[in-house]
Amino acid sequence: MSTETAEIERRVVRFKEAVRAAGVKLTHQRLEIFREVAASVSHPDADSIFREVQRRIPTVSLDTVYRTLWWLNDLGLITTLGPRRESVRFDGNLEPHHHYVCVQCGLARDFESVEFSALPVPEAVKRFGGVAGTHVEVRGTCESCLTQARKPSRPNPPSRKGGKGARGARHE
Amino acid sequence: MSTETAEIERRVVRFKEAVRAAGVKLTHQRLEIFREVAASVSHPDADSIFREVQRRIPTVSLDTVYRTLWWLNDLGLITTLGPRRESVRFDGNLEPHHHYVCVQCGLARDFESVEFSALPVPEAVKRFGGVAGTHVEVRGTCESCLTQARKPSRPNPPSRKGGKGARGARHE
DNA sequence: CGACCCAATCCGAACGATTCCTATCTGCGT
DNA sequence: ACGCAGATAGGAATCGTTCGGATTGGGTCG
Repeated sequence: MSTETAEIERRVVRFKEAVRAAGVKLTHQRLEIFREVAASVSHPDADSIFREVQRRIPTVSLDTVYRTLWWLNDLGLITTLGPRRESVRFDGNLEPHHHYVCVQCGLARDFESVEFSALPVPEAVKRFGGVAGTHVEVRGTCESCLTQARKPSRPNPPSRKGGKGARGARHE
Repeated sequence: MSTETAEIERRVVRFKEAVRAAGVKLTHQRLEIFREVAASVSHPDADSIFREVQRRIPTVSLDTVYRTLWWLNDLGLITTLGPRRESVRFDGNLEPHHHYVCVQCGLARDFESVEFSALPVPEAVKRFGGVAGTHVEVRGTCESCLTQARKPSRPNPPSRKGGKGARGARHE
């Protein structure tokens, strides 16, 4: 299943403009990778995109797909479903509740809200299948990260993985 | 930061009852692992739990932590933050929208809802930090999986990883 | 109370997803 | 057309997670 052609082209145009505006190179692989995401309605993972793009550019590397996807994400041209992957996290709170998640460091906190929990699911959604529950995720930047961002030089280590030193504060 | 002692004990009691009711073994490591999750408010990952439990049971293996966490999850005594992890998935739709996600196969679909998008964030949440946006995830079992579950013998392959054969339908 | 059985544990190896390293290539400004 | 900063390919390395096999220990029955 895919997005309508007109919408795809609209997205591609916006993409080209953004690339030009950002003053970065427009390569064949970047365009094809973007087109693949823009055309899909299924929220594919990197490997699915890789295999599709590979049909048109047999030599693309999986690494390029990953690099390009995150690059597109940073440019604000696509987003991810859920946060940047880290490890699975567990929750001992069985009461109905929702989450606040810091997009910088990954901190997560519960909160309750009768309004949120009582949300009526739109009719259109029921056509997709059965509904078991609704979960609201509020995204933002936590106090700690905001403070960090203000005072020293750099914004804050995005709690990703790699960095050799800077083992600092994992999401507490 | 941790949950109040009274609440923790309440959870531990419920845990022990559930274990007895399920007729499975109650081991030292299972209790400690559960206690760790129940006591934490930070939604820790498996490794954090492992390191904490290790301070009390030096020989626990990471494997046991994982096995026990999923077991607790299956028993309904804890939950996970977000769905069972697979790979990161990308989204080319930049309009404000929400998601329907099938808990069986991982299928994901967009939907729009002015009500959902206009949700006022509770005051209490703002104390955690800045708010960038609100995203609603409706979970359920999609039509396809419901159909599968009805007709043949088995329910449906949970699209996890392992299985050698059954390469069947990835989330389309 | 002790033996037994099967499930649970341990631990190292295997795996899948993602990222890193680096030699090579290419878009694009001049 | 030329050159170079930045991009790519591809294989090796990493990280989180799971598997396989041997061992241990709950819980039950005698």
